[in-house]
Amino acid sequence: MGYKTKQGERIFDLLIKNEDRHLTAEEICRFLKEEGEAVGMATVYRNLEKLVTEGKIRRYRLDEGESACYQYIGDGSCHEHFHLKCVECGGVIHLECGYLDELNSHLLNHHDFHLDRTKIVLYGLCSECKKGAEK
Amino acid sequence: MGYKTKQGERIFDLLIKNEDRHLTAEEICRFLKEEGEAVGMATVYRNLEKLVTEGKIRRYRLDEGESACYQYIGDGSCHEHFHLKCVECGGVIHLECGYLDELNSHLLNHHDFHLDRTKIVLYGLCSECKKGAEK
DNA sequence: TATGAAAATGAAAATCAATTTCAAATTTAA
DNA sequence: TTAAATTTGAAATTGATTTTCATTTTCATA
Repeated sequence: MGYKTKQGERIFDLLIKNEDRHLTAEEICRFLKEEGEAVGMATVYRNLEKLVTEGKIRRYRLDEGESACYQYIGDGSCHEHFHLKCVECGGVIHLECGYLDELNSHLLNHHDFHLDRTKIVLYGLCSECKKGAEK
Repeated sequence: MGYKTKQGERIFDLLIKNEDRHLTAEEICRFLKEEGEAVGMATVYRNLEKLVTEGKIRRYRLDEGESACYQYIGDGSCHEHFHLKCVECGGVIHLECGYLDELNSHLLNHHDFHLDRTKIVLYGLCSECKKGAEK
């Protein structure tokens, strides 16, 4: 790896183009093929790994057994982004919420832990499913 | 499944006995075999699944690609338990911290989301690795 | 204290995401 | 150029988990 390759650029471009979504490796592979720019699975995974390491994209897993998701981070400053996943309906809520700062401060001040804000996934019940559960 | 079975009880007992640790399915299988009470892998997984569903144990995955961990929850009241995983050294900090209440309140009041406190894993850098990274 | 239906077991096979292998293709540097 | 280094991708491999299915166990009731 190292500099830039045709395949690496296609993958990164696709992620930028889909900044507002998260894609799995399989989707990336499929989308590129549909665009007539097929890139092999192994190469997709290798490049995603590299982009994650470089901090250009985030990777997170929304649930056990599901494939990892990848998303472009952008300039970062405006992406206080984390995920709430409903264990009932499977829905994912994408949150941009300043409360992350408080959580971050608490962990830093009380537990000397430097939170990586890019891969937070919290599980629970969304309001709909909570209502349903109460019958 | 349904009531209680020899195998199911052995698995649950082992988890209770190891309340202060987290075990993988493979470890559970191995430990039971060492005790001369071998239980098949498939049965271990099936019973773990059942116990998780019943809310008697928690399951969480501490890192991509690693096996899931299982731990007895106990009476729950004293287990405000969550995990900080250092992405650098791989260390896991088990926290019993009342701050969880605040996080919970925030999510409830501002995002109408009912947090499941049993499977929180946050990623970041422990103080040691942070120091190291600053060189 | 049978008997049979329903549930549970476990070895082996299947699944599925992700990684590795390796020969071929491409890129880089001298 | 030309050789060395890097990257690619099809195919094989890995490793956790799930499924299959023939067999065993449990349990209600005859």
